Amino acid sequence: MNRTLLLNERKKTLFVETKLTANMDMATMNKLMECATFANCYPRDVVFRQGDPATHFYSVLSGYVRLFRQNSEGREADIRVCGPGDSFADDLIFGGGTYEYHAQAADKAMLARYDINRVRNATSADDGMLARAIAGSLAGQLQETMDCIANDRLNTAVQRVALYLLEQAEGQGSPASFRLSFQKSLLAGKLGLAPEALSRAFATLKQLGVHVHGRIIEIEDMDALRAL
Amino acid sequence: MNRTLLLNERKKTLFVETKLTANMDMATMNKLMECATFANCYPRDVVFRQGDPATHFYSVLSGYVRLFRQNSEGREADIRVCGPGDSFADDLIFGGGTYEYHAQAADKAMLARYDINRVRNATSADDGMLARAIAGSLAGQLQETMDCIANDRLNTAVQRVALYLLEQAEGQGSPASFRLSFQKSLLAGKLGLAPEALSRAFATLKQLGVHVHGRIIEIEDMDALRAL
DNA sequence: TTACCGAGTTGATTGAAATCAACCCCCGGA
DNA sequence: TCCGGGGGTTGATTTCAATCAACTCGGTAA
Repeated sequence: MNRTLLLNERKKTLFVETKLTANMDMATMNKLMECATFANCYPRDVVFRQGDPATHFYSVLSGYVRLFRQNSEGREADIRVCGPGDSFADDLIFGGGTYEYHAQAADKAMLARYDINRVRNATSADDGMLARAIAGSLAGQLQETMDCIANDRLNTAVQRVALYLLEQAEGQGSPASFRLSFQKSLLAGKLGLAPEALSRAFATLKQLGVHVHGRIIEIEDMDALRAL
Repeated sequence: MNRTLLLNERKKTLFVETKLTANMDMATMNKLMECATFANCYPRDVVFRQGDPATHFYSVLSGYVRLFRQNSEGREADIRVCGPGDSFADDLIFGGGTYEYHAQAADKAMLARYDINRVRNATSADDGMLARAIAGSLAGQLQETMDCIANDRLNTAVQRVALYLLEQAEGQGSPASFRLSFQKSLLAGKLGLAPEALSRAFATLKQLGVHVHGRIIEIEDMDALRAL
């Protein structure tokens, strides 16, 4: 993992487009930027490990990061996949302590890396804008995470996959087509499935007019998926 | 659901002991209290319905509230069980919109009921303490919710039940004993299980020295549970 | 006392997804 | 050209928990 302070235009743009900074004024954004460095990750790079003392939180500028927990026998379960604009470990800005999960780059990724202590201090000194931005980000993550629980508990594998495809094809009419933004094995983890189960779900969906060629997905009839 | 503005000593004490208000100074707490009314609920009372426009969020002062989502066929999945000190729907203070799940009293319960708009305005006017308190509360909920996903995906029914019992017996040596704080059917939902599955998990744990009499639990050997 | 009701348990069966294992396909390097 | 490996698929089997149905138990109202 290669760190740098250099702040070029591309980085600045991506930084501004982050969910955390989306509704921030310039002054607040500058305060936050002063707590940040940047990191480039290569696929499978470890960002931090479950149990490490929590020193930084992150925003994804490009690429994908996988958050997962490991049990005592080494089995892994994905908790979240973070893409461009997402932040993670920001739930530790207040509580602190240690990371409760592993974070691993799932692709070539660029990250903004914030010093937790400095951000916490900045938040105390600030007029509230920074704290509101953090609260807003956490609220969004909480909603997504609760959705995930409900989805896991309420829907079968095929239904979860169909729902994911519908979300990805958001705004397109039938027929729709798009490219998966990451590997199928990662998607399986995100949906709480073994890779084989994802593969079988795609096989089932083929009968409903979903065609998969590598990462390219074609959906003949969106309503057929919605009906699941 | 019976609402009142009357603020007696007991209510005030419970209000102060809420996770949301735990680290607040008096001035901030008063600001927040001005946005609050109180509600008494009887078992099965509906606090709000999935899809309703979001006007209030809540803190549980006493009793329990069940948050759950319903799919189109009417099947239900519990997302969270909130007990004394917990708050819910506070993820809507910023985003707003509509409630994404049902909230139902699972017991006789007393709730503090906050006007979302007024709290949001108070948060903007404030020096940041209020926003930090909200962010802290959301961070805690996010951690719990991520724990729940990892737990669901990583552990079997018996393991989840054992883990819950260990958490409840926190701090006790072997043998430990305590009373479940709510009905078994609600516990089953919280753990993502059908009531029958919880019952069977208890039957399995009996062999490891867990004795269940109604809501009373006795654990002969805590380490035997930890070893699962 | 009896009848009943809700909560929980137990048994039988089904169903969904994990696991284990073999295989395929594509690509890149020697 | 061949070899090797990563990612993905397919098949066979097992495991876990949901579902459906019957039954128990304890409390309460008639």
